[in-house]
Amino acid sequence: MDQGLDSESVPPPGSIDRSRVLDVRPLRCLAPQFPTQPGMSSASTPQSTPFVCVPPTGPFPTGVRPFYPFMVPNDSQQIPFGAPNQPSFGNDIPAPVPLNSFRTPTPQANGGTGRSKRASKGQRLGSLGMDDDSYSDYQSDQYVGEFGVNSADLDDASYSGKRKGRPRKRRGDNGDELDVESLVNSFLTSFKLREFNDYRRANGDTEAVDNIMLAYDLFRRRLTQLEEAKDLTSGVARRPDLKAGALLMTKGVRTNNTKRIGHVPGVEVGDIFFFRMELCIVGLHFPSMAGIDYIKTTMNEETVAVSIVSSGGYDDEGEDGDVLIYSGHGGLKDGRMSDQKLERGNLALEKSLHRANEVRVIRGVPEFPGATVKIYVYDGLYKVQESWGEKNKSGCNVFKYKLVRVPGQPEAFTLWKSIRQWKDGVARRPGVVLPDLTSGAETHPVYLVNDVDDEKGPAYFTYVSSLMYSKPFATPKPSLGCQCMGGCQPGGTNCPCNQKNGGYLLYSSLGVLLAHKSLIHECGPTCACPPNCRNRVSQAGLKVRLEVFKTKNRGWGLRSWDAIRAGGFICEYAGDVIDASTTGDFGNENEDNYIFDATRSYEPLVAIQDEDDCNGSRKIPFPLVINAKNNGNVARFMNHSCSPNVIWLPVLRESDNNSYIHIAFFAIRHIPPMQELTYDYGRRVLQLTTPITMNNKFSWCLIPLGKKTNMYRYNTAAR
DNA sequence: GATGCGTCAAATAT
DNA sequence: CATATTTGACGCAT
Repeated sequence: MDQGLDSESVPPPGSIDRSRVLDVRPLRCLAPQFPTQPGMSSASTPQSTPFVCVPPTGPFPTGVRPFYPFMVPNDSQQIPFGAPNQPSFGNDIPAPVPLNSFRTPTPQANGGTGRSKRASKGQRLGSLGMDDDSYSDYQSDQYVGEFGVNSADLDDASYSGKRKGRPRKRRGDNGDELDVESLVNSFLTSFKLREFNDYRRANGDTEAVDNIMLAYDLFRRRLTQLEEAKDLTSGVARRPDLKAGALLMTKGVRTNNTKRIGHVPGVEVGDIFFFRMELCIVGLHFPSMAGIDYIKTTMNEETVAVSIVSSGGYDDEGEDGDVLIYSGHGGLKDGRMSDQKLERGNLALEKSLHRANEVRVIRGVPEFPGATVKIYVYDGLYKVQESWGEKNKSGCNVFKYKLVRVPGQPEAFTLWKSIRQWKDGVARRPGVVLPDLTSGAETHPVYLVNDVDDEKGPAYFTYVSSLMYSKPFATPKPSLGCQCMGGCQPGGTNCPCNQKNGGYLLYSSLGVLLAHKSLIHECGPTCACPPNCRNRVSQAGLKVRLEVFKTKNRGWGLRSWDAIRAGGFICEYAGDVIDASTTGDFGNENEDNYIFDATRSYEPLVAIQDEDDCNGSRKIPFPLVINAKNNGNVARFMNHSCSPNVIWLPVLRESDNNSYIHIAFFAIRHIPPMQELTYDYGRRVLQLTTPITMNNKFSWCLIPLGKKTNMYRYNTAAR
């Protein structure tokens, strides 16, 4: 397991600075292991792409594209989004233009802007009677910029021109507006979102979609946090979801902003969304409220539907998961029913029936039974097969459309239905080896599942739900706990725990991490607050139903039956705390497989830069090493990924003169059910930018040091 | 025809 | 639970 990577996978000699190459050990095969969703094709997984290891701050060998997913590089080296090293875009990226010049499409001959027209799987045109060229022209040319300016030079007024004529109603203070305005500006700057160029705004890819989603979510959570703190008493129902979306849209932070028929690049079947605004900013479904989105065909001014959201507002239904009976919209006014009219979306769906074009379907499902919160699941492409009119209960005409799912797409909504049945006990989860791996140690049972081979389970270990300390961890700055008898509150500025977290409560009411810090201070034994305090998220046990499952090619892995919101807490890393100073190299490799070493170089994901975070103290060494070989929890099964959906953060729990440090895992994006949970084991490697997939899905990559991986070797089951 | 402005419908999240 | 909320289409005026 220790033969060098150098001989076979390193790019041409001389192209990298060997002195900067870190210790890289190969995985079983040199290709990274990417998690694949069940049923998803893994065809885009790179097979044998060479890797080179580079420090995060460079220098970067030729052909290597550095990319900071919302992370500010340590040095001052500026790497604008899409500028120097982007092979697929070249150097002729059109300059951005203000949003209001996007209003009306101006189809015209392509003047040879030199942009590559990448074929998109979303452009299914035949059924519309347009040929590819005319459609491409329509798509690209309406965004040809008139100004040769960089977006960074545009002041905000240029982007918010639309607002000038009709200033938004806002009750109360103007200071509020200014705060948010400067907040969004600093946010955009530190996240380099001002460089989000026009091409990417019009044509998304996985990276763009991921980034936009992350930006939206972090910004929304930050707004939530600030509003909560500011406005503790009034409790006025604000809408941070709408506000965050509106602000980002105004600033041009969006992608796929051209409506299209078919798939939207960068959005996969099965992807989940928690807010309608999210559908909007990634280009999946534009209207912020309406359920039917449609476009006008250039040929003859007809409209066709491009996407629908089925939210259950009307009584939509379907015979099975691949059929949807969708009600037309309208006919509802001030609580009064009237006949629906064949106009707008209804008309568009009717036309889509005749033209048989693909319609994206987004299913709104309640987060749990009876929940008011809906999760929007992208269920892929459907075609309208039938339409008819019906009288509803009030005796008014309602349009009905029968949509049938285009075959051959990955499972999405049907998977939700299956999971629902497993939970309800209506159906049995196939392949269950053990109904509860934890023997009751957690709040929810954790299934052990193998539907791949005969292996009966991982090597024996004792399930523990937290850390086993032999001695407390001494902090340099001992501090006292809080006195928040009723639990820490968002606006509690006197709360010492809040103060340590930068003045805010770090968790939302749902237990979602609101900002990313290098270190989370949670309440601990010496705090007066109750165990259900909002600032004790990592102590409250599992929030989601997890299962440990046998992967196809890397041992056991971890995934969730529940959807997990970005920022949601998953679990901590439990095990025996071992003394890093005495163990040296942590014993043999067998042990290493379950070692979590927090002392390794670690670059946290930094959201909005707080004062305490930008003073260069981001790299805090954490002298914590955990061995989960003998004692451990679900976290020991989490595999590494180069495009992880989970990160770990150190959590300090206050106690008298000592503090206990724990490792907590949080989702960094919305994670659909049954998608493997993975995090970055902590070694930074940049992948050479050989274009592998059309949407350049894996443009950077991290692979582990070789320690603490549970992916490659398994003893036969001892039970 | 192109542009600008006001009105309207849609359904949600708190 | 009531309701403030946003986007884009549409219609009309210039």
